[in-house]
Amino acid sequence: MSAAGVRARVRAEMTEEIKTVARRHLATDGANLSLRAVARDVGMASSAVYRYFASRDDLLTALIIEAYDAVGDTAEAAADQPAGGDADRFLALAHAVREWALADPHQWALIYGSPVPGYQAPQDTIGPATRVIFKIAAIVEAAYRAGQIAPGPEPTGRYAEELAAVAAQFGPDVPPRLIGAALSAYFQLIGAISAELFGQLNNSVDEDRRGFFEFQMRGAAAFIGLP
Amino acid sequence: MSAAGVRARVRAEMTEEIKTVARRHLATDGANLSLRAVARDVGMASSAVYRYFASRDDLLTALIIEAYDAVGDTAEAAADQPAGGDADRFLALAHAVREWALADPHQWALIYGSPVPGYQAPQDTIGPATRVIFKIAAIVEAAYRAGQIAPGPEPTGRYAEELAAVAAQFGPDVPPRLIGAALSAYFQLIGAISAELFGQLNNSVDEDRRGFFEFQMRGAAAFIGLP
DNA sequence: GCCATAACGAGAGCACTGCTCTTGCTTTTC
DNA sequence: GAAAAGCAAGAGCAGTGCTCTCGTTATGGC
Repeated sequence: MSAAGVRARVRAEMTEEIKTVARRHLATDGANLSLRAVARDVGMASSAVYRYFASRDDLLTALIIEAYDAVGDTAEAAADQPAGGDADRFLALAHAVREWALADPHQWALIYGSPVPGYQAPQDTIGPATRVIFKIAAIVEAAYRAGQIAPGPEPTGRYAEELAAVAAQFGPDVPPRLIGAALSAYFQLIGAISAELFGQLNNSVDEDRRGFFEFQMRGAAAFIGLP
Repeated sequence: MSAAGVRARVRAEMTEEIKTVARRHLATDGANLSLRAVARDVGMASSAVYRYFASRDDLLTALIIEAYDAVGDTAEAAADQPAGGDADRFLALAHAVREWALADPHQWALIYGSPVPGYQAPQDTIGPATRVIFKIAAIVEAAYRAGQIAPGPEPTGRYAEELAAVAAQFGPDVPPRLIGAALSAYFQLIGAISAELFGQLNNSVDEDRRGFFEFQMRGAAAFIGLP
């Protein structure tokens, strides 16, 4: 009918509805959601879903990309908020990511937990996956350019060269040490949240987990040298 | 027949064989191993396995406990090796744990990855689960008793009180700050290994991951204040 | 406007899963 | 030696991912 085509529009809507229902199932069943159950909720035969997603893994991949983008949005928005210093920007980012994870633990587990067995992340995911670390690196780089970070000893060894290659993406003279520190802070962020979500904190810090998280993230910021 | 009973001995052997085969399947299929496939490999009907493990989750729980004990053994052995300083003991522990994880990623994912959906960790697991962090805390405490750790500002807030309660388990006057730092270092250890294993390091540090891991763990040791 | 083509939804079916129940058999216990 | 308890096997149930076939419906070239 129309230029866009009725079928194309219906297809897009259908795809979106399947993903929405799947996301709802993800929140209750985790990564082992049932494609058949999703199909039942959508109101179509399970075989019809395969017109939209080639396999259950393909459906999960779509959800993974959306999750990466959601956490990326969250992180970038929080970091762009006006804040006192660069350390505060990092802390705001960290708290925002943590709260996003607490609001939907299964979605967090989907992207930062153990990979689904037999699942191989396709190329499409690597772009959105890097948004949080890139934002952290951007904060660090900005602080460095502003002369806020004191110089320190540069690492040596082969990994330092690899860090230098990554650092080159940010500019001609970014010290590899800072990229290493940013990467380390990123992993501390993920590790701290995962530890809390996956129950590693039980029976030690149960009440003020937010406070302990901030304690850890302040350590990470100090490691980078953020003011 | 014998005092122990033939049946009891056969039962113990059978239980062990099922676990051994299951561990082998774990290495290839991950946490979604099939109880039926395990039964086939052992050479018995799937229903017979239920005489030994009440459910598939029960089997996994047994494997989880063994995995916690294995990594606990590894960590303790490495830390008890004679070393230059306390930082070296921590680094030895960290490298040993990392190598254990690299040797059997699925076993690592089983205990430090996202929890299997619907699976609730029973009480039996919390004992073995704490061995690594307790060993780290012991290293920190020993260094503190020996006067090797410089005093620093103590944290405030509710989480500090919770840390103090944990610190009391180690002695009357262990600063909560050190317990917090030890806990943070433990999560950095887990986070760094998980990040490497779950593919977060791809396309940034690919060659000298051991070197970058050491860089991170030196940061953690410095955060504690280990000499 | 017609019509071949492609997309689509539904149903049946395959091989698999965790788990239960029943049915015989063997070991232990009294 | 008999009763009781432990054990292995098979059938069966409800569920899974995925494939194939078969009518139906929208699309694009003529």
